[in-house]
Amino acid sequence: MAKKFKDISMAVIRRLPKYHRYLKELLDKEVYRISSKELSNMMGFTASQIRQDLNNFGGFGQQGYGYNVEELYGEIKKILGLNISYGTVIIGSGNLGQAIANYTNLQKHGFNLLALFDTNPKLIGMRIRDVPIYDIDEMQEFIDTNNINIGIICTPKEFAQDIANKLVKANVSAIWNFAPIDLKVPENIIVENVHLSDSLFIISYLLNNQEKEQWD
Amino acid sequence: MAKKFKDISMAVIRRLPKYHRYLKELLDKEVYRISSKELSNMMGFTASQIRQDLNNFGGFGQQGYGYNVEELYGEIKKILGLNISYGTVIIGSGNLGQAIANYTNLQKHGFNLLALFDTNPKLIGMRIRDVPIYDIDEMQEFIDTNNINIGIICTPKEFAQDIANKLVKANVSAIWNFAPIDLKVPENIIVENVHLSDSLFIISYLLNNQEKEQWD
DNA sequence: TAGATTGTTAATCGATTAACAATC
DNA sequence: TAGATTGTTAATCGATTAACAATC
Repeated sequence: MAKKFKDISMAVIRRLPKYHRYLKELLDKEVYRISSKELSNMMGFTASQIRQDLNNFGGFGQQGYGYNVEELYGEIKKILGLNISYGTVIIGSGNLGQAIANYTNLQKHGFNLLALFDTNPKLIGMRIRDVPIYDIDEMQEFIDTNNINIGIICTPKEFAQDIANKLVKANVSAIWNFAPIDLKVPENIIVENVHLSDSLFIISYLLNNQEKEQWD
Repeated sequence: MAKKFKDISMAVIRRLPKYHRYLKELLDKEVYRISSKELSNMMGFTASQIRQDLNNFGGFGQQGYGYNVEELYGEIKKILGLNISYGTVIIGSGNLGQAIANYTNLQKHGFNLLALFDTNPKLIGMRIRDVPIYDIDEMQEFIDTNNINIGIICTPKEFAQDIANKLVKANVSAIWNFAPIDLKVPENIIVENVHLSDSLFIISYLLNNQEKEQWD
């Protein structure tokens, strides 16, 4: 059972993966000690914000010294739940589904991809990095019997809500949604959207309206 | 020359694509009139926020009536710069690059994909939906001579900063970055990141720490 | 010990929500 | 005209930044 941190704002939570990335980088460079000021210079957050953020989860630093990079990295990993393994499936095995299946770091970070699904007979039976593509009709039983926590939706948007309903019925806890719609699911289900066209449209906006805008 | 809206906060800008999506949907359903209250119910923003957001760009509504869906949709399109065409290239033609190249809606929204690039001789010479993959050594000249506005980086992270430097030198205005690093570019260059693993880690966090968290 | 830097409280800033007068 | 709903100002809420006492 992981410790539960309540009342942490999403603003803070969304910064955590960035801390994770930069601490990893420091560790790779064999930097073992860092102050909030130095991190601030690297990451572009204020030192104050960094100390506030980290103190939501515990006092990982030491006055007069700073933070031990190795320890802090380990803590962030734990906070992010990256020390745990998650059964994962991808629904929709077209270009995007395959691209994500091929993304090696999935496995490395504990996202254990066990199957892909599709309706296309040409794809069913194939394997992507040794992970099989099954007929989508087998999805619900597969999820039931294989302890799947996360469903990744890579289907065209027309099918996304239907797939989401089936994932919920099959007792998945979280959905990583790449379809350009907002899924309707019970509120205990975690949905994280990657709305690619939304992101692209921001570029388009800034290209036209930028006059020294700042963006994150 | 598009009108420049200054001092619009990124919080507002990032909501614009969602308005665009919902208005399109209404139009498809042949709904021609909508109030901020009804939009609020659909989209999950408060009616007050919707009116505030829209009034940053002009008074598109009418007291006692609401908003004309068709007109508002058109305005949002213009604000987002979706009535304009952008020369676009993809760097890195692996699974992800190909997935994005195959994403039909790119063209539909004015993102005119003219070339992909790669270092892999097996890929160079291929075509994805009729768009050729060239040797990456030809990138800078191609961008120079073809009026390219946007570079999409789909390379492994080791090469991303180098590619970004070259894109900047070749006078691209914006970078859509899928590599899991924060690019260092001059401040007049627009960078929009899609950090997939950051997004996935949020799921992992919520799976472990969720006790009725709210997320967007 | 003196210097450095955290943890934490207080102040500020910005974004969201509420309220209501204007007006279609 | 009466009813509805916007545009906009004011109030509230939350997140970021500043400041500093605690302490390594």
